[in-house]
Amino acid sequence: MQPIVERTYHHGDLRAALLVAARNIVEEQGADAFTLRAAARRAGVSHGAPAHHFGDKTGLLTALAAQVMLDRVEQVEAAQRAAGSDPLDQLKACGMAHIDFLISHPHLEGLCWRDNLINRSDPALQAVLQRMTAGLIETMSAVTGKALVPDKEANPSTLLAISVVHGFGKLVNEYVILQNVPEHERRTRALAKADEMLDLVNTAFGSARPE
Amino acid sequence: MQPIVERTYHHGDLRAALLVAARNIVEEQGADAFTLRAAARRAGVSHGAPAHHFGDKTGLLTALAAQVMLDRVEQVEAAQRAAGSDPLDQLKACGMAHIDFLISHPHLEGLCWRDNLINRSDPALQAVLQRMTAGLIETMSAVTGKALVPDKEANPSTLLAISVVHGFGKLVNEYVILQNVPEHERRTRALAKADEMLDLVNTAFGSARPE
DNA sequence: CACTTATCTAGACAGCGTCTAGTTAGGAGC
DNA sequence: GCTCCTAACTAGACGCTGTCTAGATAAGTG
Repeated sequence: MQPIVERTYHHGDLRAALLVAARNIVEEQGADAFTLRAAARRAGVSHGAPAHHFGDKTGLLTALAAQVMLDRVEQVEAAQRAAGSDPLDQLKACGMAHIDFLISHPHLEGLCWRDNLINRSDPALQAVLQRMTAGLIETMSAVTGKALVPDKEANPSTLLAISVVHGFGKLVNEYVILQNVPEHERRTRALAKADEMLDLVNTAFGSARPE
Repeated sequence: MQPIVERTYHHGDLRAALLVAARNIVEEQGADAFTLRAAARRAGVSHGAPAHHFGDKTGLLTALAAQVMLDRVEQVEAAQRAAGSDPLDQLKACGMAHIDFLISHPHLEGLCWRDNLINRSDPALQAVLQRMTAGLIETMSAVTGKALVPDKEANPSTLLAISVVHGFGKLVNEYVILQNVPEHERRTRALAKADEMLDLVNTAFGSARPE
């Protein structure tokens, strides 16, 4: 954990270094195990240094959460582009991409909903969330054949879609399901289960489809 | 927060008093805000007293989590008994009861899946979880018309059912949905949304039903 | 070169969980 | 009623935490 290169009094890019340190700590040990002082130690600076760049612990973790959510939305959008033109195929591709991200980064994902650790009303975070919501509404509009509006209350189909994805991710990450599966097999097994499950969900959407 | 009655050196029922204190703190301020010392203060004892009854912080919160899960499973079972004989009706009643409990006690529910705060392998906790699983398997067997086995890997229908319920509860409790609804209306609005959503899920199960 | 300003250090503080030594009192055996 | 054992509880200490300060350092600007 010692800094590799000799450090001058001024670090040079401490902000980025602290974000990397924080990401590693959270990824390895979970959001609860994260401490500002440990992050500072990893970056090779004193325990008070992070305050200048992030204000406080919440500030640093909020910046990390925004990074994570951006990674997530980009992966999901890429998966959707790679899917065919059929709305149900696209919806499933999105769902699988979300689930893959969630179970591949359990601790980072967990951080993003912890009101005690991050500032959910942070502009950068809000922007990413809105981008994710907009994409979902667009996809669901194609699936249901209705022009859904983001502002209006979510319709049952949309709620079902996000509940299934969010819930399945949590169940895997909280070890409610697949507890006894060896760690190196868990992702594959979980994705296989998710695949079956999302097909079942699509039957509910498909039967209600316009055409 | 001062003890109401004069206290003798020996409390008399400190174990129960600490569990009540812990429940109140977690319910009001969330699991992260809980401290052993605050619980001890509420019970009117010194900060070291809880150790004698629960060992450490994890021990106390684990005992609380077991209480909470027991409350939950009893409420769900009662709702299922009150439902009719139709398997799909029973399944929906279970789902609604779970969701009602989750959104009515957001912080207590959150505690039950926090590996850093509780000991998930605690026997009392395991027993309640197994009771919940057994009930679910039984209900789903009636719905799908197949004799499902608890030990075997969960089938898509069961995974869908628990993912939807678990996920919807988290989305409400994490304020991902219904953010702007006044607090006193949230439960009613959430239950209305859940009702629609579970009907949609039941169409997926219903179309795959044997008869 | 002088001066401003961003960056970082180091020490302090209260609160935390846990440990340990010591104090109190309830209850069993006589 | 007395003794003794032991469960229950107190009080102080330790290292850790996040945050707050005052001060040291160096980079940049005119």
